[in-house]
Amino acid sequence: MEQHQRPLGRPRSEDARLAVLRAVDDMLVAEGYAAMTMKGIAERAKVGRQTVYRWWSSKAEILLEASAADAARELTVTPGVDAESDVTAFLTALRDFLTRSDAGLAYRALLGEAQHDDRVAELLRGTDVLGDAARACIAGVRARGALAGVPEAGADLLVAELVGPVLFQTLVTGRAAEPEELSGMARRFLAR
Amino acid sequence: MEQHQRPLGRPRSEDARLAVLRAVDDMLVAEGYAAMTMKGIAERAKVGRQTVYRWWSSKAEILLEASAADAARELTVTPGVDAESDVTAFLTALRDFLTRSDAGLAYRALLGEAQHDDRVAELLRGTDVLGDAARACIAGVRARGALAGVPEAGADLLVAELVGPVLFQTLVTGRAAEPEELSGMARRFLAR
Amino acid sequence: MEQHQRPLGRPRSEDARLAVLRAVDDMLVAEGYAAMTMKGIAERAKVGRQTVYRWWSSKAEILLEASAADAARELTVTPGVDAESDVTAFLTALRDFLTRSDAGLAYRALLGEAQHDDRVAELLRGTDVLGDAARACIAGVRARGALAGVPEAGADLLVAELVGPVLFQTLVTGRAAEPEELSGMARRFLAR
Amino acid sequence: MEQHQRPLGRPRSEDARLAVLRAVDDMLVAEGYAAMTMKGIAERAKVGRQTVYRWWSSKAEILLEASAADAARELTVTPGVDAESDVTAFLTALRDFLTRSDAGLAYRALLGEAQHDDRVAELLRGTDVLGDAARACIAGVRARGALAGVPEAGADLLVAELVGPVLFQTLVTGRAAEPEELSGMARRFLAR
DNA sequence: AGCTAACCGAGACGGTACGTCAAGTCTTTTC
DNA sequence: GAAAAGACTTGACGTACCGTCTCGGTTAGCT
Repeated sequence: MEQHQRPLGRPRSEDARLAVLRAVDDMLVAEGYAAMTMKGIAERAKVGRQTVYRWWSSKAEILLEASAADAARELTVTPGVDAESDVTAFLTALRDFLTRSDAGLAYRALLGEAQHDDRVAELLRGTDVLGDAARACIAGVRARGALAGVPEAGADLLVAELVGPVLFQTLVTGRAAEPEELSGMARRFLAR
Repeated sequence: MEQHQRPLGRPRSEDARLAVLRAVDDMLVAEGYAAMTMKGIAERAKVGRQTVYRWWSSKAEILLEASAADAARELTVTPGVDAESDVTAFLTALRDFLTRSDAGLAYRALLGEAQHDDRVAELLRGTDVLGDAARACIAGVRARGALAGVPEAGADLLVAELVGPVLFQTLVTGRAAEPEELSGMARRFLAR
Repeated sequence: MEQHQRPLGRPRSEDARLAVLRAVDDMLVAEGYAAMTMKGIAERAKVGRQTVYRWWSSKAEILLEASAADAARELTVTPGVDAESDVTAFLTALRDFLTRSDAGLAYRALLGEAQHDDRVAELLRGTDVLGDAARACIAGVRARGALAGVPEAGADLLVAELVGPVLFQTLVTGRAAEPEELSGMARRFLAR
Repeated sequence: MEQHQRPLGRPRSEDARLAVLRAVDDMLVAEGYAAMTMKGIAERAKVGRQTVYRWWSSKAEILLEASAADAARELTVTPGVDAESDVTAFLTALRDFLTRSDAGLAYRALLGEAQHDDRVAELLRGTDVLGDAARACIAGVRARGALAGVPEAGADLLVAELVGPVLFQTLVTGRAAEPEELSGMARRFLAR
């Protein structure tokens, strides 16, 4: 007996989907988030307007889908010689992500939008890119024996103290941290 | 001979100015930043649309003028018994500002807008509410003898490490920090 | 050698055809001509959209097929006692058709559409419901000896003078003629 | 005490109004009623879309305003030698209006639309171009002593019998009446 | 007292994006 | 190969806000 794997009707066009994601990526870099419009995305992707609305309900949703994978990849660091170098590597990746990467630009735009649109805030909460990456980093250094005296319970607090300073520098002062600042943060983070 | 202190013509109406600022304050709380429009502000303030555009070039500018004073006031803490309690008090004020205050809601909206609008970013950089308040707090505890071994040069880094964690919690996780978390942050901040 | 009387493949579904015609009839009465759409017809008939397009090229065409038979039947009058009563009966049937009948509603919609769509005008000219019925009526009274002095040549003019007044009342003033008005028209028509 | 003759705010632009009316006139002849859209009108008139919607709620409304004056003028006939020539002149004007004039094209489009849009029907009823002109013609011949035996009460019926035949020829058969047909109609109309 | 300048409110102006809807076509599976 | 399902492109719909302009009218300092 055969299984009905496919639903009835014409299947969703992968071409259209990719064209939209690519268009959003391009437009964000080329024109900025504010200048991006649903209409413009559809036109740039050479896709019907309805097709965009059928699959995504806002430009934030498209942008998240377009950048989430890149973001996660860019924030994954391969273990190095010791815990401190691992944390420093993570903070460096975080700085680069937030200040230089296209995916990071998208993330900042989304985080910004989340501050005055609850739907975007909720959307962003569902895919906690920064938190997940930070937790992975912390788990890594714990596996090396670092942070031995720190209870598992306050994980969220740890994440905040690890990520917060670099985030502040990016969002508020717009300045990229220097390498020695990052290694200092890493050292103090592990010395708690 | 008398000086022309006043420009020619009808002077600016203080009534109109206050009506606009009040309208913006009200609307931010009542309807949110995204739903606020220049047209709506003018109508709510019972003021001509041109009058708004004459004095402010964007809703961000109005919002900044409407909330900057409140923000600075809410982030000023009176010295307590020791350095740690001062820092804890500052962090508590910061948390309340960001999560509970109307002025803080305005600040978050502006910080959000700054992520995808360079003009707002520049505007916000001109009045570094959070940084100024943090620097004042740090100067206070330095006057008490704390942070003795830390050079003045890295002031920006100090500010980032002081403010960053609470900022991360607010912007990214949307969670208000617990008192014990705040005192822990203060203790570790002074222990560097 | 075998004869293929039937074309290859799945035969046209009579069910689908009737479902569409019925749907159009229902929708015209329920929602009006303007609110009727090809999409809506297909959905109401529970028929694929392409199936509708395969067999009819416009909603006017469907409507004509759905109402032509009814229209012709409603405008056929059985002979009565004399010529004048026949003409009066025809005018009464015409009035009822135009102002009360569903088929008449369809005819008015089509006639309206024909005023700003040449394709519909042509379509309608191919099936001159009103003219045919009027000609039949005139032939009937001629068989009775009436209109003896009127040449056959001006048949179109006769039709216009017979049908025109009631048509004007319906289309322009939207008022249904009174019985005494109709018999007056019939009397004057035969008195020429 | 001063009178406020003008309403507050910027006054309506007569240029914009005329540009829209002219655009509608042009488009009707050039492209036909069905192809006319609110968007197209605004673009052709080089006027904002909102400006069109601010003053008219449908293309029917614009078209009526654009053609009503022309229509009334074209249907006004100057008295001639006798009643019959007056009626013939009116019927000739009516035929020309319905089959040749731009204003008549507009009227036919509106009358058509009225058959499947009640709002247009009501609109058209408010300005009964054909009826008014016919009543004027009838009043004229009455002043000459014609139609002496016909009571004033059935004025609507008279109008229907006068206008109906030509209307039928135009709307249904799409044929323009011959001069001898028109004079025949006039003769029979007065012979009642 | 009159003049000039810049303000005030109201609201129309040309634009443009919004999100929805229908048109007509195309692609896939099912009958 | 027709039928049904449903995604596709196109483009009009009516609404809202954008920033500008054009009114009548007001409020000051300066002749």
